[in-house]
Amino acid sequence: MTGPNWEPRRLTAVKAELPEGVTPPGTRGRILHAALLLFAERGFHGTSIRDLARVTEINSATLYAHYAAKEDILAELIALGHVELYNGMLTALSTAGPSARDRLVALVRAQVHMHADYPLLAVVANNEMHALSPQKAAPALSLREQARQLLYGVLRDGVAAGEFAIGDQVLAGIALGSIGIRVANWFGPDQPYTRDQVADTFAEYALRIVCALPIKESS
Amino acid sequence: MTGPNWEPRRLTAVKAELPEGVTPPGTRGRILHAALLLFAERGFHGTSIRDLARVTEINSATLYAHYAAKEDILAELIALGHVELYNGMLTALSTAGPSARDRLVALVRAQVHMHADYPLLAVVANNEMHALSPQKAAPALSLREQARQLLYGVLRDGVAAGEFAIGDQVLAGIALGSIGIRVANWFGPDQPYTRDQVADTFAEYALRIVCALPIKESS
Amino acid sequence: MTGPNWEPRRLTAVKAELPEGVTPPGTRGRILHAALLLFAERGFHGTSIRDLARVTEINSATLYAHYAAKEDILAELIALGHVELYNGMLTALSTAGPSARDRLVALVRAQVHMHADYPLLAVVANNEMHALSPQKAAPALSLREQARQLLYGVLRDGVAAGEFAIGDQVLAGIALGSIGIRVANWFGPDQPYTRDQVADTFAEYALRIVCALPIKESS
Amino acid sequence: MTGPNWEPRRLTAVKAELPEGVTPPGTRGRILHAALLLFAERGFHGTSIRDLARVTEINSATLYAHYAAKEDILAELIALGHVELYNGMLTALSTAGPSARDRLVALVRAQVHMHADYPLLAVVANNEMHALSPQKAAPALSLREQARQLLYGVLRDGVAAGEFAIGDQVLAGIALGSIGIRVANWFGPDQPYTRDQVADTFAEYALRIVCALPIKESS
DNA sequence: TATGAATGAGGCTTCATTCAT
DNA sequence: GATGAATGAAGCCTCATTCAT
Repeated sequence: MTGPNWEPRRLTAVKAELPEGVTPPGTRGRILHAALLLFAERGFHGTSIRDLARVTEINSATLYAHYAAKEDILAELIALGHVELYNGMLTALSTAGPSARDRLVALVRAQVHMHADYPLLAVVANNEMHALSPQKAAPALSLREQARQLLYGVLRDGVAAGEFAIGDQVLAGIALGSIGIRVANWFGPDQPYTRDQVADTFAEYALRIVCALPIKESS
Repeated sequence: MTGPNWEPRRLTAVKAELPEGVTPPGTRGRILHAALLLFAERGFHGTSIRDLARVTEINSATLYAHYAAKEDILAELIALGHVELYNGMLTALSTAGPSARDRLVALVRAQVHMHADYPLLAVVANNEMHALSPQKAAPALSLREQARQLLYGVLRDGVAAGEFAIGDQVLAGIALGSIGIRVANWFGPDQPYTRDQVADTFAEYALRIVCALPIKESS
Repeated sequence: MTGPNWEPRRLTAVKAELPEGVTPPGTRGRILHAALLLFAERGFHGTSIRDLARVTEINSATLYAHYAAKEDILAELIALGHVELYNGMLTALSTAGPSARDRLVALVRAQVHMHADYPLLAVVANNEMHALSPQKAAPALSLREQARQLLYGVLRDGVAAGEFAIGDQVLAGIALGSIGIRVANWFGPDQPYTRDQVADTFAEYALRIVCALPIKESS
Repeated sequence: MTGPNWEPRRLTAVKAELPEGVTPPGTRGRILHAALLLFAERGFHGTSIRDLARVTEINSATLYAHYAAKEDILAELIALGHVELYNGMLTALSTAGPSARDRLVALVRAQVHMHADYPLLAVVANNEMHALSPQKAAPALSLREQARQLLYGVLRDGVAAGEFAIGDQVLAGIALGSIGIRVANWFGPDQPYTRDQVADTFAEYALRIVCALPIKESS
């Protein structure tokens, strides 16, 4: 895996690869950053410890002064990604209006924002989970489930309150999640949209999917 | 990569892994089948030539009597997947009514069917492209682009004919594609839906996204 | 060993690679011919059974209908080369004058001719002997020793007859042999000499080395 | 290539295999030493990386901490051999008398000495060049050409000065070189000659070949 | 004769990891 | 912290050879 990779999974040119405040200081942070780039581009098994060391500009043995194993770097990234998404959703809900409609919009926008702001992190978190042992994957899987419950809670409330008209809440939730999760695979600075334009548009689609009546000032 | 994989990417229990009529006869077909299972579960770089040989129940050297390189097995799978999707979309269009609405429904249903019927193939085709050299990836990328054009052609026609009301056709197309592509990641025999129920529901969502007026008896 | 070899040991463009009448008929002969080219260029261990098959334009398994093992092809070539040299020397002696001087000239010329006419064969016979098992090498080694004795016999006679003035017959024999054996490494159609010009010149050198008085009509 | 080799190319029992001062320290030097022995005996393609590791008494992976590829070990040996020969010739010339005769003797003696002192190195440098890529072979080929020019310069001068009487300088140079280069193939501690006896004798032959008048007390 | 498929052994090289310095 | 050297295992692939057809 020394050579260049062929078809980039993700545009490497994204401004901020990791959320603010979560990057470890010093060498450990640079390792994590290199792993983010490489795991997103080539996958965990397509990236060697020496690839990581080369990008980080350290000796490969030095990696082990910061991480016990290659797997632990991936685990940290995947945890980071899931935390970021879940926290973003929580924050969005906390400032959203009380209606199911407002909360749904907040959740969709939060998901879009996370995937548009940290696409590499999202790609790694979504595609490389299978390379983690069950123990190392557990925290992320738990957050993933909690995030899912946030969405389904809103759907349930919206249906109960008569705000939404959907036959199958499970399929609706899947469709909504699918739209958001794929943002990481296509959005980038080369696109003629801002993150908010995408978020607004996809929130609108979400409302249509759940048949929320476009009362007045929908985005 | 001898041990079991941790977090399954895909439920292995799917009935028909490869489309009818495309599996090569004999050992070559068995190799392709093993590769489909393993690449879907562990990824290309997470699957060794010996893993493939073990599952195929042949000597690893025998692989090279049928494929020139490990990469070629992946290339064949990815080509197969893209052909299947594109042909499915073409067939669907050929039997659909002339309205943009009917054609959109046909395309969405075709995409759902392909991803529901051959989830392993879809996962490999979507997630492992980066492991192919540009040359080997080219045919599939070409088909992918052609399939995209089918969808955008329908969207364009629908907007022009006043059947659809969407502000941004590109974002609409992405959203529609996202819903369909993710089917491969969650649908399976363990789900309480038939493929047609999913196809119908997602076609309905598609119509809502493009604001097609629910004229009469839409699904 | 599929790729091209780098620095050709020998110009491949030599007219007749194998002595007349010794090439086996049919496929066996074509295999032998291919082995001659490839063993000379890349060495025995640098040439694979499939390289041989490719050049011969047969399936590699077909080789075993003609030779029991790769080593046997080499053994045949090496035997051929040694027979050719030894026979050439015998024939030369049989038509040479009775003097040691004449016989020395005949031997040197014969050695030059063989190495100039069949350089590939000579290179293989000289450089690849180490790849043969002792049993398979024995016939050639025996001929080599007999050829050596022909030369040393002439040297001995010349010294005894007062025709030659050399301190150490062994070193003189080695020097004479060295000049001849290296012909295979440099002579070719690209050289501005005929085989006879080289033979004449080197025969002259030989006479000088053994201090044969240039009586009258030396070349 | 695990078993013993059949017909030894070279007697392994030579005292000093590599010139003083050029062996790298530590493991790298031991690898180089092992490669010298094995490449001389079995050839580059007849020696496996595991053979090298076994003789060096290291793990085969450790080789790659010291050399990037098997080919690089050969390249270093071949470079070393050509440097040694060329330097020996330069040194010999620098201490030789000004006459062409003295300089020719110096060159021949230097060539004999190098091939007698480091026969393994000479065998590798002469016989295994074909296994190097053009790039890796270039430095040695350049030195080889420079060494050739040293000899032809002396021949030219000797002819111009009337010291030598040779019809064709090219053939004379080839003959002289042939005698020296073959020393590596037969000289060894089992021979009843010292290196200087061989050098003196072959220098004498050289003078005869170029028809240098044996003025006074030539060796 | 000829071949496609098969195989056990081994080719060169890289893997993730450890350890003495 | 950092590193060069070391290692056992494994990476992909080719080896010479066999065999049923």
